[in-house]
Amino acid sequence: MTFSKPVSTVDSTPVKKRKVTVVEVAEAAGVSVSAVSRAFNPEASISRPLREKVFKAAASLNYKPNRLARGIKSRSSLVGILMTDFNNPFYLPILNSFTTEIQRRNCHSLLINVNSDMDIQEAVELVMEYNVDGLIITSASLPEQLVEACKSQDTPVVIFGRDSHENSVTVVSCDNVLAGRMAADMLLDAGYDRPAFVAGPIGTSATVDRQRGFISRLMERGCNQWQVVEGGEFSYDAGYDATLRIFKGTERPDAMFYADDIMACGGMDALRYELNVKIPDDVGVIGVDDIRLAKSRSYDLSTIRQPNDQMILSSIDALFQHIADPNLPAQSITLPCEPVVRGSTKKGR
Amino acid sequence: MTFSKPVSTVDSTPVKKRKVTVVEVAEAAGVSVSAVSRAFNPEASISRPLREKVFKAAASLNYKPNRLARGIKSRSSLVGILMTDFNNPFYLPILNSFTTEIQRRNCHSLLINVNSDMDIQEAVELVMEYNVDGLIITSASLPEQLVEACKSQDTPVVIFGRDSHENSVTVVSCDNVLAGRMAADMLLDAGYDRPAFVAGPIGTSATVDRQRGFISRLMERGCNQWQVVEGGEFSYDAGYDATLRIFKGTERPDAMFYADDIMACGGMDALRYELNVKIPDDVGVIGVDDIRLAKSRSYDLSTIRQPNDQMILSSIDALFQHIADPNLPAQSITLPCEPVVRGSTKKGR
DNA sequence: CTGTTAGCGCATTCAC
DNA sequence: GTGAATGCGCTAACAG
Repeated sequence: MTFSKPVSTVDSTPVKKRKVTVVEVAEAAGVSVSAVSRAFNPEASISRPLREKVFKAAASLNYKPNRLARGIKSRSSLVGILMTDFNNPFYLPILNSFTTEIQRRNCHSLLINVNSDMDIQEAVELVMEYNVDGLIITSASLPEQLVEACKSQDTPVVIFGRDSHENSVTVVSCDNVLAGRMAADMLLDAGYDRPAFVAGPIGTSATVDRQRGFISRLMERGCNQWQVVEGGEFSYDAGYDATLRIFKGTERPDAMFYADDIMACGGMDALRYELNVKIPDDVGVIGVDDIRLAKSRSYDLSTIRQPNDQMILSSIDALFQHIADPNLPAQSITLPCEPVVRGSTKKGR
Repeated sequence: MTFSKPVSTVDSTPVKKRKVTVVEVAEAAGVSVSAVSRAFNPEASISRPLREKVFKAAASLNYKPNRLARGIKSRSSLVGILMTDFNNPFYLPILNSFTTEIQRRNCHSLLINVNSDMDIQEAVELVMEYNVDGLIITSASLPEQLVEACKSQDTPVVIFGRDSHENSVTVVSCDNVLAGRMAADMLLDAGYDRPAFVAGPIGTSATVDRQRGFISRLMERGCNQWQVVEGGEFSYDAGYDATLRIFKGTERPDAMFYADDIMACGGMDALRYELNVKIPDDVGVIGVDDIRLAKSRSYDLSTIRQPNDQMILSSIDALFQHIADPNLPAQSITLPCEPVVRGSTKKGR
C-alpha cells in the first residue's frame, strides 16, 4: 500500500510551496470538487450556505484558483493589448484606463509590444496561444494588414483609435475627419490664412482622415494657400524636424496643424527656439489628442481633444459584449471630438 | 458504440474554430504525442529528423501550442509587471524596454495596474494565480509593505527602481544617495547657495535617499541654508504646487532640486510663468531621471540620469537567473547615475 | 442544488 | 531516442 501524495517529512523544508487545489479544499470542507469549482464561479448556481462553507475552508487553506488550469477549458480571463507607440506619452493614460477597466471586470492584461521588426500577423497569433478572451489593438500606426490578421481569428477584437472602412471588425475611434475640420475652423476663425498640415505615419487612418477633414474645410471656406508635409512618426523629434523643413521653404505658413500633440510640442519648440517665431502672433499651432503636456504652462497648446475615457469605455464594453456573445456583429463606434482653445492660437478677432 | 469526439457535419459551419492539438499533429506526422510535445520543447532530447517531421505536420495544420495548458504543469512563460505611476511619463519607455526584453526571452508580460484603492498584497497574490514565472515590480511609490508581500511568495521577484535594506528580495536601482550628492555638487558648483529640495511620495526610498544624499553633501560643503518641502506624488502638478508654496514663504531659495523630472518640469513652469523668476539666473533647477521631456527645448532641464537600459537589463537578467535556479540568493544591484548639465542651471563660474 | 466522472492540451514519468 | 500511460487543476456534462 503506497501513498502517491508526498508525505510531509519531519524536516519541513519548503522544497516548493505546494499549491492548494480544489481537491484539498473539497476534503477540508467536506464537499465535492465541483462544489468548490462552482463556489469560485460567480455565474454558477450554488446555494449560499454551501458557497460560504467552501469559502471558509478555502480561506483557511489559503487556496487560490489556478487561472491557467481554468483557462484551458473555459475563459482565460486574459485580455491581450497590442501596442506599438511606446514613445508617445498619449498612450500611458490609455494603458492606465484599459488595464483598470479590464481588472474591474476581473480579467487581466497581457501586454504585447509589437516591435517594428516583428510581424503583426505573428503578434496576433502569439497572443492567441494564451487563449485570450479578447484582444485590444491600441495603436494608430499599425498598418491595415492588422485588420486581416484579426479577421482570421475567432476571438473578439476591438481596434482602438483608428477608423476602418472594413466593417468586419469592431473599431472605436473619434471622428478624425471632424477633428480636421475643427482645426481648420479654429485657425481660420483666429485669423490665420496660410496653414500647413504636418502628417503622421503614412497609411495611418487617423492622420489621413485629419488631413482630409482639414483640407476640405479650408477649401470650403475659401482658403487655398495651404500646404502639407510628411511628418514621420508621432514624436517630438518628428514634429520638430518637419517644422524646420517646412520653414526652409519659400512659402512660410502662418499656422501649423500637427497630426498629434506630441508632434505639435516638438513643432512649437522648433518655432520658438530655432526659428524665432512668436506663437501665437506670427504662427498659430494646433495639435490633436489633448495629452497632459498640452495644458502645461510651457506649451499651452490649442488642440482637438479626443474623448479618451469614453472611447476606452466603449471599447471595453464592446469587447466584453462580444466575449459574452461571439455572434454579435462587429460595430463601428465613432465618437465626437472637441476643440480646446489655449494660448497657441490667437483669440478669435 | 459511441464517439465522444464531435463528428464533422456535412454543413461545416465553423461553430467554434477547432483548436489543433498535439494529438492531431501526432496523427498527421505518424508519431506519438510525446514526440510532438518534445519537438516543441527546446530543451527536450529528440532527433533532428523527427523534430522536422513534426514541425512540417504542425505547420501544415497551423498548429500552435496552447500556452495555458503548458503552463499548468511547467513554466507559464508569463512574467508579471506590477505598476502604479501611470501618470509619470518616465514609465512608458520603461514599459517598452521591459516588454521587449521579456518577449525576447519568449515570454510575455502580464501588466497589473495596482490602483491606489487595491491592496498590494492582493495584487501580488492575484498575479500568482496565473502561475507567473517571475514578477517585476516597477514603481517607486509602492510602500515597504510590498516587500513583505513578495517574500511570502516562492516566485522570483525583482523590484525595480527602489532600494531596500531588506536583503531578502532582489532589488535593482540606481544609487539615489549618489544622485542627491551629484545634485548638490551641480548646484553649488554653479554658484547657487540657498537650495530647496522638493520631495516625492513619502516613504519612498528613492526620494528619501535622494534627499539624504543631497542634504549631507550640502552640509559637507558648508552650505547650511537649505530647505525641504513635501512634494506629494511624482507629477507635474505636484511640482508646480510645491514650488508656489515654497515661494510664498519668506526664505526664497535660489535653486530647486526636485525628486524627479516631471516634478521639475511642473516646478519650472511655476517659476517662469507664475512667479516670473528667470531660470537659470535667478533660480537653478535640477531633476532626476532624464525623461524625454527633459531634453526638449522648452525645459532643457539639468538632471541626474538614471541608467535605465542597464537597470532594466540587470533586472531581467537577475529575474531569469532566479527563474532558472530558484535557489540563487537575492541580490541587490545598485548602478551609478550620471549628471547631465543643461540650461536650467548656470554654467559653472 | 449537489456529487460523480470524464476530459481540456500538454509534459512527463516509465518502459522499450 | 522514442512511445504508452498517467496526471496537472479545473470545468462541464450528466445523474441524482
